[in-house]
Amino acid sequence: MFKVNKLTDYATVVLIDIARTDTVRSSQRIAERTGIPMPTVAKLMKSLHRAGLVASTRGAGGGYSLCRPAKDISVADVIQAVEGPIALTACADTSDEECNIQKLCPVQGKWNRVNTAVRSALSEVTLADMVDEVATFGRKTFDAPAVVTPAVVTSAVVTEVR
Amino acid sequence: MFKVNKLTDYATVVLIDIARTDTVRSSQRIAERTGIPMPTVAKLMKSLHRAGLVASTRGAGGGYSLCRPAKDISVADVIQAVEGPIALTACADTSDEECNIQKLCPVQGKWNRVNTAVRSALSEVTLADMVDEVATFGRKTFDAPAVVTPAVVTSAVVTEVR
DNA sequence: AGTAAACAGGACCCAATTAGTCCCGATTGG
DNA sequence: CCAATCGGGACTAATTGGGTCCTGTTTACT
Repeated sequence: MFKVNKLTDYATVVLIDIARTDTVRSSQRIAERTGIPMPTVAKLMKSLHRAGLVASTRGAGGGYSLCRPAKDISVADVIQAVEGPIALTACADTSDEECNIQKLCPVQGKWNRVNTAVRSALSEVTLADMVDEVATFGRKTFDAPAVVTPAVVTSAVVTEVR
Repeated sequence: MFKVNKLTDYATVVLIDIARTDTVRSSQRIAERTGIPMPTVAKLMKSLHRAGLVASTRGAGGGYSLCRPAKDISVADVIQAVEGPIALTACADTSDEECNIQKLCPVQGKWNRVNTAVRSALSEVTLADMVDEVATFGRKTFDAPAVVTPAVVTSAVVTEVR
């Protein structure tokens, strides 16, 4: 199966949730809202922060917020933040790995075209697009916070009820 | 790192090699030509056969050959043959996995757009394109068969010397 | 027929990657 | 000062993927 990390999936969930109500919120809060385990959220947010997608405020009352408007954050950005450079094979141009037989590898360079195509495809969809879809998806309200076990969560944002 | 399997990389190498001289060849022979370990080649070819990318002939003198012209085999085909359906997240439409919270997952369906974009990007490059590039790459000849350890091979086709 | 070459399918193991947890130090607001 | 919160990184557990092997079937050739 050709797929993104589970963490990347989580990342979109978190970011979309933040984008919907643009306020500062703590990892703790994010964990509660999304159902993703708190330590995992913390780890995730560090990656997103290092990649410059979210801004962080330390200390009591601190937390995270989007660094740029949602329309300026693409799926490619998110993937790169969590998984590193998008390079379909080890010997592609943006890869930091090194192909040991580069001099004699006839396929070398050919994947770059594919990489570029994929990268641009992933750059075309932004968080804003996803937020839009979410907004029109038909919001649901729950009596109790919908608690889902981590293993089960794939892309869940628990709609705010408080 | 967002990347394809090593097996998928191998697959392109093998298929490109077959495409270059369109004749039937055994797993054994393919292994020799590419430097990929024989058992791995065997496994790989089974996948490619099951996916309908190569035709197989059993018995002595048997082997594999392309099922369709190289220009009709895309990178997407190869990836799908080796890794299964291209579905970036578990809950995407072509996925056989099931998203347990589909009813309340607001992101659901949104990745499909991304999936489609990626899929079409991957469909645009065919084996024929890659073969062309290989042909003009500047063929090299070696005195001895270039033996590369499996761990090192990323995308190698050993140019025929016999 | 008999034998050897080759594919088909699947079980299995080991290594590599990824997911997830935890700890400790730094920062900041009350 | 204390509590809340981020930052970095070490560590463990779980999952996946790469690779091997075995057993059966098909086919060519003698």
